[in-house]
Amino acid sequence: MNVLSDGLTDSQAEAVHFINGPLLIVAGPGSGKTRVVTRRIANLVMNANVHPRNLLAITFTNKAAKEMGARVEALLPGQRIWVSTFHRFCARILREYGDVVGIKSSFSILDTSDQKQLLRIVLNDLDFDTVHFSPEKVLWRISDAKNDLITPENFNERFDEGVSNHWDGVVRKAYPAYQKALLESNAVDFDDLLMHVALMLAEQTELCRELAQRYRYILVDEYQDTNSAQYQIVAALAQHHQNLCVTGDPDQSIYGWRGARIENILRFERDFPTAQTIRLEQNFRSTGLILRSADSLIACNRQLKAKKLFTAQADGEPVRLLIFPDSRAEAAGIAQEIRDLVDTGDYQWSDVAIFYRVNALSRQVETALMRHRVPFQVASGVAFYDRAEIKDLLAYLRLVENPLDHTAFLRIVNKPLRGLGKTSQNRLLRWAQLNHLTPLEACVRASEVPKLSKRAIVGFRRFAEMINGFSLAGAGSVGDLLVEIIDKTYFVAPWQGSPNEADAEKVANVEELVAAARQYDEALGDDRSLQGFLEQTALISETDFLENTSGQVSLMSLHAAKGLEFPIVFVLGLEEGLIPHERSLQSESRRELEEERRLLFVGMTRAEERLYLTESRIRSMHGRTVPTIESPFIRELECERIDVDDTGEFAATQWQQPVPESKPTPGLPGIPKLMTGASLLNGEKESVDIPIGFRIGMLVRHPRYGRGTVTDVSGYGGRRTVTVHFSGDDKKETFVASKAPLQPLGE
DNA sequence: CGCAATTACCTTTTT
DNA sequence: GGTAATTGCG
Repeated sequence: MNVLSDGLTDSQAEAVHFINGPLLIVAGPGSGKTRVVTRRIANLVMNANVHPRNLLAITFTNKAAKEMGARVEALLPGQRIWVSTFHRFCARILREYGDVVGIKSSFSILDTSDQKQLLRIVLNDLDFDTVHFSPEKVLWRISDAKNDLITPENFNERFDEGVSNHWDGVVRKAYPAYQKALLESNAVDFDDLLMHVALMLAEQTELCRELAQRYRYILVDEYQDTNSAQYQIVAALAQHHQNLCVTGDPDQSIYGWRGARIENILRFERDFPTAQTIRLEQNFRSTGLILRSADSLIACNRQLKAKKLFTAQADGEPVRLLIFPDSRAEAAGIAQEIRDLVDTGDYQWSDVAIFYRVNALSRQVETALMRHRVPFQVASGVAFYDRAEIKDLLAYLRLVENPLDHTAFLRIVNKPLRGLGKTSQNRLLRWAQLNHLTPLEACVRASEVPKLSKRAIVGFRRFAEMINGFSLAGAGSVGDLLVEIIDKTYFVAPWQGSPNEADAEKVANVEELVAAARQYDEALGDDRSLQGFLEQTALISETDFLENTSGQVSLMSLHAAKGLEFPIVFVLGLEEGLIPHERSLQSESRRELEEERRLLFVGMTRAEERLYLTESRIRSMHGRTVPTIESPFIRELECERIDVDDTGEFAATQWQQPVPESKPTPGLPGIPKLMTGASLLNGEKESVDIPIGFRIGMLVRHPRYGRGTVTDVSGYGGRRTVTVHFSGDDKKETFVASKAPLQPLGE
């Protein structure tokens, strides 16, 4: 053996020295997976003579990619190993071979708000009212289809065969039109990056073979989170050489809502019959009690790939469940506890992390931390690249790079204000479409556009001249180009010297973007390109900004927490409706509830030494304060229950043993009992004027009559009545809201 | 015809 | 408590 095996367990060492053929590494939390993977890469290069350029390592997040890249480089100084995310990898392939599927290498990557904007136009063109069919929901369905590699044509076929539903009717028309609009703009959305590449590899066998030649050893991390498109990409490449190593943990699959297929990891051995499986079950991260508690929780899921977690570490501190009277006390209590822990001198700020299910929950904690003078960083909120002024500037760059980009054009043609309003824009674009011109070409010839005002003609012309005058070659670097754009458009002028704090922030953001561009210029040197910078900004996520060196407490969503570890972890809001999220309760399947359980499992197993779960007796959601119900997951784990009173003192503590295999949801299967109109009202004693959540058009469910739509609502409080039309047997029934077991289903 | 303030809407998780 | 479409005004 050699230095690569130092300090490894037998199974870890086995994985490190595995070379050819398919390999599945089932790695529990804290089992040293990254260490194994990086050493395996080093082993391939050092001992198996694999050239680094023949290696392809894929992770899910940029952060993971960066981390893995850095650790590989530490083992292989001077060697360049390309660790990339799926999306980045696909972007690169598309730049190179996109013409095969009709995409030019200068393509733009649209973010979610651009997608919405584009789809809104498409829906309007199709005469769908965007009130009833919101772009978000349509987009969500399109995204689902793309993740499953269902093309617009396939979608149509399915629609013809299957039972029709009015949403699919809309999507059936909108999807092809949206896709056409994307191609006309020479743009792709996030899902397209994957779908185009997957289809390309399936159709172009020669190209697939060529790429498989280049990427002779493939490694995919977090395999349990791959969706169908990602699966197809990997499978297509690996079929040629079978040198595929995947790592993952079915218990940490938390992206089902994004189309991830947990089955992909479960069926690996069937897909690759010669596959070897190595399990990493020893946990080196958490103390005994933390691991035991997390394990008893996850044991309540129906598991297919059983995995035993164990640790050699001492039991340590118990998992603590802190119960607060309200969410303010919860936030303050967390802040105080962090202060106390740090004051003992055993910990520093950066040892602490706070996780929550929804980003909206961070706000109260942030205020409490500020009040207690606890330094912190948040991996969420308004993402930097989501800010309007940043997007606008990036749209300028996009339009320079890709003149076909309609979305970018629309975004900036009148920003800063040039007196080019909607009507003028529509006239111009309509004419451009008729004459098969790009928006910019149409601007140049604005005088030919019918009915345009003199002012508009001049405005469009000036705009086109300005944009056409911009180029990376002319400016020299991305940073310089950005500065040129800012100067020529007087971009920050409206905010400069304003006493308004928000305005000052905008100016600061612009400066930060310039700094980011300069940094990019520096890093890439002569390899810098506009598309390179744009790609980086499009595919970056907020988690990537987390600094692990600085002395700050980290706040993030449970999803963002995956792959990280902290000595001290707080998970807040252990309440029904939050963890598990109410959305997972509404669906009848157990699948989503299990995913919620895995999410909590992921959060808990981030903790090394101390783990706190918190809940609040009351919480205000959507502007209304309601009593909470403890998360059903709580009784599935072992913890010390601590009631905290108003003064922040620990009032009562009691030890709690897990109740094995609790029912998925109390009451009727799949129906959260306390969500019925009756109990909503009854639970809320006295206050009769609380508007109950029934609205016309709302979908509801009645245990006897089934699903229906609310057609009428009248009366208030205890006398509020709801009329429901049941589609099943085409009947109308009127109920007293406070008595009927009606369950709202949404809309 | 274009702009700015007001209203109505929604609100999971992320590449 | 935030954003986007809609309305009213210049």
